[in-house]
Amino acid sequence: MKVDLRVYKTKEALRKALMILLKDKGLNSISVTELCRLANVNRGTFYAHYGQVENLFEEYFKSIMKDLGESYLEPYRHEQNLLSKNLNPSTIRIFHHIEHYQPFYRIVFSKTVPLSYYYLLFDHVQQLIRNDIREHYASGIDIDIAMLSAYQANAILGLAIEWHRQDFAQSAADMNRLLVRVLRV
Amino acid sequence: MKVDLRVYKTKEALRKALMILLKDKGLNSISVTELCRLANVNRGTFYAHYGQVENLFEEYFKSIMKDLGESYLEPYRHEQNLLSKNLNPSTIRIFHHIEHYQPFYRIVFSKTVPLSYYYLLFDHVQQLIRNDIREHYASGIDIDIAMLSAYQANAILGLAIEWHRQDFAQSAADMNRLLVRVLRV
DNA sequence: ACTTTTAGTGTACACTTGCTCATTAATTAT
DNA sequence: ATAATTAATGAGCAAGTGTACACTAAAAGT
Repeated sequence: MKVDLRVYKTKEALRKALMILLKDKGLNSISVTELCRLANVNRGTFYAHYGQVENLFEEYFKSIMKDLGESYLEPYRHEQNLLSKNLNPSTIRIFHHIEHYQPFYRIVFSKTVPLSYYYLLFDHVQQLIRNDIREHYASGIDIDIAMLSAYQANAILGLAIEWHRQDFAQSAADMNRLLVRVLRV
Repeated sequence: MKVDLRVYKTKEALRKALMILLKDKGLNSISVTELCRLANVNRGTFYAHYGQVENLFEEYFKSIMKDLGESYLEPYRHEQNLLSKNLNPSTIRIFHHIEHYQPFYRIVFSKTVPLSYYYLLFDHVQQLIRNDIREHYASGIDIDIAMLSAYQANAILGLAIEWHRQDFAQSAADMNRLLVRVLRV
C-alpha cells in the first residue's frame, strides 16, 4: 500500500512548520491555528491526521527513536556486556545519540512537555538493557528483569537529565567516561 | 502576615474541585471553566491565582514533596549510608511514601502530565542522595557529585516507574528488598 | 483517458481560553 | 463601628479549539 502523495505533502508541510516554530517557542504554546497557517494546511486537515500538536511531534519522535534502536543496538552485541565493571565506554552510544539530536532532546527534556516522551525514550533504553541482561546473565538470575532493567535504564537517563540541566556542557565522550566511573562507585 | 480568608476559601474550593475531577479524568483534560463551575469560583479569580490548572496541581504537589522531605530525610542520618552494599532496606522510605500517596503518584507518573512534576520529585530524591554522599564519602571523591546523585536518584525512580507500570502490584516493603538486591548485582 | 476513491478545503457553530476592567462585597486595621 | 483595603465578581472581547459537513480537487486504479 503506497502512501497517498497528498497525505505525504501535508505531513511534510506540518513537520517543517513545527520545526520552525519549535526554534523559538515551547511545544505547548504552539497553537494548531498558527501551525496550519505557516504550513498552508487547512485546520480541519490537521485534525484529521493528528488532533493535537503533541501527536505531530510524537511522529517525529518515533523516527528518532528508531535511529536509536537501529544504529545503536547492533554495536552492543559484539562488545562486553553493557553494565559490567569492565565496560568499554565506546560501546555505549546513547550519549552520542543524544548529542547528535541535541536540539530535539532539549525539547524532550524540557519541563513543559508531557511525560510520555520520556517514557518512549525510557522504553527504548530499557529494551536495550534488557537484551543485554538476557545475553550475558544467561537464563535465570534471581531478580525481576523488568525491575533490574528499569533501574539501570533510568540510571543512565538520570545522567542524561543532569547533562541537559548543565546545558550539555560535557561532550558525549565525557559522559561515557563518567558513566564508567559511576558504575565503579 | 495572615492569609486573607477569602483567598484561603477560594484556594480550598479549587483544590477540592480539582481532587474530585482528577478521580475520573486526566489533568490536561480538565478545563478552567469546568473547574471553576464546580468550585463556585469566578474564572477571573482562578486566573488571578494560578493561570493554568497545572499550577494549582503543582501547589498540592509541593505540599506532598514537603512530606517526603520532612518525614523521610531524618531517618537517613542515623543509618548506614543510603547506597552502600550493606544497606538496610527499612531506611529507604521513598517507596513507602509513594505507597502512602498512591492516588497522587498515579497522576504524577501518568503519561499526559508535564515532565515538570517528575523533575520536582527527581530533585527531592537527588537532594537526599546528595546529602547521603556528602556525609559518607566525606569531602572529595573523584566524581561529579551532581552526576553521581542524578544517576542514583533516577535509578531508584526507575524502579518507581516500573512499579507504577505494574500497577503497584508489589508492596513498598517488597520494593525495598528489591532495591537491595538490585544494588548487589 | 476516464472513473472511482479519498484527501483537502471552506465555512460554520458552540465552546474554551486568556485577559481586562469597572463594580461589588468580604476582610482587615483603626 | 467605621473606614480603608483588597479579593472576588460579572461582563465582555479577541483568539483558539474541536468538530461537522457539503464541496472541490488531487491521486490511484483500471
